Amino acid sequence: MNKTDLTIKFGNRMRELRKAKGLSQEDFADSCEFDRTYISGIERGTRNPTLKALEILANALDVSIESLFKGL
Amino acid sequence: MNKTDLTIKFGNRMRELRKAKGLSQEDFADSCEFDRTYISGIERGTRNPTLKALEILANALDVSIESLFKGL
DNA sequence: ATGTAGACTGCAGTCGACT
DNA sequence: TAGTCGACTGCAGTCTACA
Repeated sequence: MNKTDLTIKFGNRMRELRKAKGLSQEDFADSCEFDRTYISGIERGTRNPTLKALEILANALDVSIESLFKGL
Repeated sequence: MNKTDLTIKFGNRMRELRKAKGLSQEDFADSCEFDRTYISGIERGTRNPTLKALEILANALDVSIESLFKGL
């Protein structure tokens, strides 16, 4: 828990980008080598990923870290 | 420890931005309400800050999170 | 396919002290 | 002023299981 404005916006952005790639949370989690429940938590804004995690997520989404934050 | 390419580049970027504001690590740490030794670790690439921490750091540097990652 | 809960290990972030 | 160390608490990230 302990959502913030940022974690929620970031989660929404992640979800958009994942769906744009046509992936389920499970498939996306596999491609990141993250746990599925962790991806779920990030998208719902209940998790607070680290810099290294952001890098992995951005890579799996084929975007730069910078563009992960565009419009946030 | 356990530096990565990203944590080092990010640390260098942070240091540039801090110096551009003419702040010591200590003054900057105070303005973020982070510990001075933590800022030191981030700048040297030995720390792995979270999304919420990045937001606080970006705010204290008067830049967007997005621009924190420009050119990384 | 997704959300959530509970339990676990390692590390994020704090603090005091010394160089 | 900045780096580093050691010790601490809380949470990042994993995993199993159920709705």
